[in-house]
Amino acid sequence: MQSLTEENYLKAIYRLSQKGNIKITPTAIAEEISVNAASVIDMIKKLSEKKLITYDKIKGAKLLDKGNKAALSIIRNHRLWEVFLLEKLGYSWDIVHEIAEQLEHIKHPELADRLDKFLGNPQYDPHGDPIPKSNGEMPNTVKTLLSEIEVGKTCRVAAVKDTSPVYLQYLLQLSVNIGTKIKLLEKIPFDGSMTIQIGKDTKTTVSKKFAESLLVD
Amino acid sequence: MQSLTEENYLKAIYRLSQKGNIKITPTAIAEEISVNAASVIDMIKKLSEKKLITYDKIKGAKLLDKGNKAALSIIRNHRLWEVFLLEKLGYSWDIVHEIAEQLEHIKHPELADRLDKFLGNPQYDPHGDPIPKSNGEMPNTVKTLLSEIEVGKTCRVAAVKDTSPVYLQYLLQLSVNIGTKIKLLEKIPFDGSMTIQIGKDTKTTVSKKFAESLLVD
DNA sequence: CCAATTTTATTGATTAGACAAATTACTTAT
DNA sequence: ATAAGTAATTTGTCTAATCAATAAAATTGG
Repeated sequence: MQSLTEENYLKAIYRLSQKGNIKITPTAIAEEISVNAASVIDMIKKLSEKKLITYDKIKGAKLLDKGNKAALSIIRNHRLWEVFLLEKLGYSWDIVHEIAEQLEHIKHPELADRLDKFLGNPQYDPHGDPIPKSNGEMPNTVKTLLSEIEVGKTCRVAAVKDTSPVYLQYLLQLSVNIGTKIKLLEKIPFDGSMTIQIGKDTKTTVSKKFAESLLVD
Repeated sequence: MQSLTEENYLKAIYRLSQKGNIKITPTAIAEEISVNAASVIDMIKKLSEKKLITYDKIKGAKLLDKGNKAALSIIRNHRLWEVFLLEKLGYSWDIVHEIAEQLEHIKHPELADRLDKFLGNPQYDPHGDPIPKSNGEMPNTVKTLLSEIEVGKTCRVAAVKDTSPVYLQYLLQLSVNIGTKIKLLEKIPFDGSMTIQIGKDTKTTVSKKFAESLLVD
């Protein structure tokens, strides 16, 4: 069993490796969870002793099987609770994350599975991220950045890459949700901004930065 | 804002005063939460400084307004989550308590109210205890011990006084739930045991101890 | 009312987690 | 290849929460 703090470190390492980081350094972890680098070194030692991760200066930190399972289980909890908060309690998707940060650490053998069943075995969380299965399997899907879509094509919003409150608020304002259809009308070569059609009628122009933060399929 | 540990001390003081303890001593608290008396003295100092409680050797510990509100809020959370776990996730009532012990500390301004609404504003938790309102009001009801009921009368199970897993398991076995109708058929003067009718057909004999652990109305 | 016991309170040590400052080890650009 | 800069460690300190051992105070039984 891990402490809440240990769990957060494992999650951070998992997230960094998901982001494509080839080498996971103490400073990267420190930045990820807003903590002093010295604390990270301490925790790396502890997690290594517990055989949850390996660490060496050259290869960085890597989750071992036990650590990986723990991280996946926390992420499963997190995403299931997010679905619960959004669908059952009516929270908006820019808020669910912070509450799920707390709920994800609640421990009981059957809890995640019962919650999963209660929610109707959802595949994705409100941000479009896949929910790991109880065996640790991760449903992975091919997603493209909105910025990569060809002019004239229509796509479906699958996930958000940037989950910062400001971005989510902006999406909310534009009525863009997971599942919303978007048609790319025009792409301006000068700055990469584009005119899109959201749903049936709304037309807007969005920046390159916007388009690079939205995953579609 | 209080730490998880502080919250547990406040809750313990609240519970002890509910149990009818006139003077709440450090040792009583220590026993309640299975902790060393020295730790309690330290925490009492801390909570006093924070104006959450008062303490003096003669009068013992008392919750101040702020501390009382905090305790009630935690108990509200606890009982709402218990309802959720039982009704929505299908947990049995001898298990909900331990999970709710963790969930009760989740903090977010609207969470309790949203949960309350989602559950249909329940008045009582699965053990029959009243759920405090968001303003701190506590719906109190007149309840009698099953052992006080007159022979021939029918009553309704309102709450359990003893919430130990063994007792709850026993109740489960007898199909006794909150709301179950019980008719007192016979009372044996010798040892206080009694024959009761549970629901429509089941007849059983239960001990005095059993009857003194069940609240009815 | 005094001795024995129980409570209360103090003190010192411990553990988990964190940070700041100093040191050592790498990189990188010149 | 060396100086300058960045990253990794070490060391010492801090806070929250705990316990064991002890001392002081209060209760209780005879």
